Amino acid sequence: MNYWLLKSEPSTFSIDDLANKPNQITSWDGVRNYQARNFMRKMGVGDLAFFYHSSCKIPGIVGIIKIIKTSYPEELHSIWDMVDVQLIQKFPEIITLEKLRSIPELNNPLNNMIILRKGNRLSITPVTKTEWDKITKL
DNA sequence: GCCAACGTTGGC
DNA sequence: GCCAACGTTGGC
Repeated sequence: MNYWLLKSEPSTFSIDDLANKPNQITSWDGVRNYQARNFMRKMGVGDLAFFYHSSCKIPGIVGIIKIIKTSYPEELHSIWDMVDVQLIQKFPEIITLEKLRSIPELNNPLNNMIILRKGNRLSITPVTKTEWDKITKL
């Protein structure tokens, strides 16, 4: 059982778009970064992930999704993969990036959350159980 | 819209 | 295999 964080630009695909899908399921495609793809390949059915809105007015975590199908090619012979995810919960309010930055446990200089690191651009990152528990309690 | 940070490309 | 140039990301 592993935890992840998946970024999406809400202008492209938001948590509300997911909520409106049949069974609240979607294929998470469009990842064009090898490191992110390799993380995707490590996902297992039942893994949980934060849904993160990036490049928008208020960036932050907006809900929780579950991996329901492990990675498979976007098309026949494609080098890029996708996974299928299902909405578990949309948070009543966004956990903003600003809020995340204000939590000391997530900003330990020796072991801070990847999403909070300077220059981070990865669209898929692992989340530790400690980070997960801390954030879900907010 | 700016720009720092980073990944990718491609000539050599 | 190096590295400059370029493109993209994403917070601000």
